[in-house]
Amino acid sequence: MAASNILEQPFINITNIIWSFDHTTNRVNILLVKRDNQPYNGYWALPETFMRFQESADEAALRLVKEKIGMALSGSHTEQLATFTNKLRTPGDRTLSLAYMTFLPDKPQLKAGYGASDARWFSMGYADNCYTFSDGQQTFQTAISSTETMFYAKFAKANLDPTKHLAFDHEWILKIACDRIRNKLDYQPNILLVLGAKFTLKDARMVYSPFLKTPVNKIDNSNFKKSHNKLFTDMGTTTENRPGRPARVYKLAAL
Amino acid sequence: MAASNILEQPFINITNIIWSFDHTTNRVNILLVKRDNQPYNGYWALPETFMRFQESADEAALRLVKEKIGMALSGSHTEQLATFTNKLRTPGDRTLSLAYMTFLPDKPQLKAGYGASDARWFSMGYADNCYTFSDGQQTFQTAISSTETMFYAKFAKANLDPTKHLAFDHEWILKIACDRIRNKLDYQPNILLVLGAKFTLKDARMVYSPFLKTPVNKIDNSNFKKSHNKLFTDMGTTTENRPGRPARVYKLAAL
DNA sequence: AGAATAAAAGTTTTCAATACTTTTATTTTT
DNA sequence: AAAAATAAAAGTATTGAAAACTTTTATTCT
Repeated sequence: MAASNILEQPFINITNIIWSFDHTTNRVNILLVKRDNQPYNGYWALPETFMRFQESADEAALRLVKEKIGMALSGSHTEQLATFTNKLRTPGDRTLSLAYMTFLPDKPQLKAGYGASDARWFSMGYADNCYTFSDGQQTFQTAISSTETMFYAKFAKANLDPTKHLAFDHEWILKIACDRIRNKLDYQPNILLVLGAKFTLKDARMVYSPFLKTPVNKIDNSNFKKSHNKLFTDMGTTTENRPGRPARVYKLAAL
Repeated sequence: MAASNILEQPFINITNIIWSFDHTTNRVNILLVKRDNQPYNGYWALPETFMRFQESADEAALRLVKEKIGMALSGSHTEQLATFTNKLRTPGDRTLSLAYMTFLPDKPQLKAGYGASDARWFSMGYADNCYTFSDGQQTFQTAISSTETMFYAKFAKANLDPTKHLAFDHEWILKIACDRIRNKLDYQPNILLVLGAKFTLKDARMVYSPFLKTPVNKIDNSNFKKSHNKLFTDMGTTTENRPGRPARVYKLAAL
């Protein structure tokens, strides 16, 4: 732990994928920021920050959320995704990214940015090979390569168009994030925290839909209920003032 | 990315959980080293190293293997586990651990240590609450706390006995590792790489046994075969010179 | 040759996932 | 106010995989 080791170490930053849900469009969203410094100046990217000595990585991830959204956020949940260390991931100095995911309830308004010229919510969709994220003007997508080696080999050679591609290896990070969420849908669907404290089965199916690459009405409500009754707790209330039979209201069961 | 940021960053090290299999005892093993520097001097620990600027984290993890085992290792496989960043995890300076797992075929002989006074294989067992690792003299176990917060709260207060506890938060890291392996047993059992290129169903069940906390003969061979026939490929050969009906030989199916 | 051993192979039972149908509770329209 | 439309709950039937258990086969040991 001698001081001479310090300079030999790579830089560390925290990347946070911030998820939310728009109740008017019924769409899952992520937050992207437009970079206004080098490298990848002018590119859209996942929010990032350098880690400070006194804070834990989780705290740094939450700091990113506060900078973009402002105010204390009750009901949000942050979890680790993975650490990205590939040598090809940054053009200059080596930088590791500790990636986190935060699930925000509902879809908070965004504040004026810090270190970014713009910040917007991008709503999630899906294609055959990947997931898509669009703000109405531009659409970005997750990496298509299936292995890390394949992704970085292509990535290192490419000269990316900033209107079509995210900065750094963020398309890869986003792919890993979506895959992780999809894998946990059956046993620990933390992504549902974007719905807030309570939700209906329809709400939950709206969130599942893009991850499963299936339209909501193809996800059978009855079967969905049966296969999730250990994970969801019936709150005893129902929705009101909506066409059709009132829907029961659920919350995530405590682990 | 100014130089002033460097000193504000925590230290990074690589921790590697190195798994192997002893074909004479039919037991899964991990490598532990006895530390001979501060902090935790004299404690048994998972192999660790500082990360060098030029290498990727995976390469650093492999360097640890080479230092302990020597020689090039064909058929070994390294994968990322998680990054440990809790503020309470190191007593002095903040140090992050990027944890990896390496699955070595069979059980290589150990070389004289680098930066450790001893290095030994510890064979895996299980108890009600945890997994155990013993070299015949001492037995260590994985953390019993079920959440990170609970673990570090206890850990920060405790004054650990070096004959009963591992250095740092390594009991927690080891718990996360065992849980991860158990969860992947049904769809990506990379842990079977400790058996080498080919194995029988009995071999595979011997590896599964401690993770499932079930004696081998309670894991039904017939059912085991059926539920793994997509994951295993029959190599067409059988074992020889052993009592009983010859066993078919399998390999891991390519993902 | 016969016993012991160990694994493959087969059979039955159970349970959960999936597909599909009916009923119920509300709003909207006439 | 009755009828239609809507949307969700609730129920039923089918399928398939996991688990429990039994039988058969191939080898070594005595």
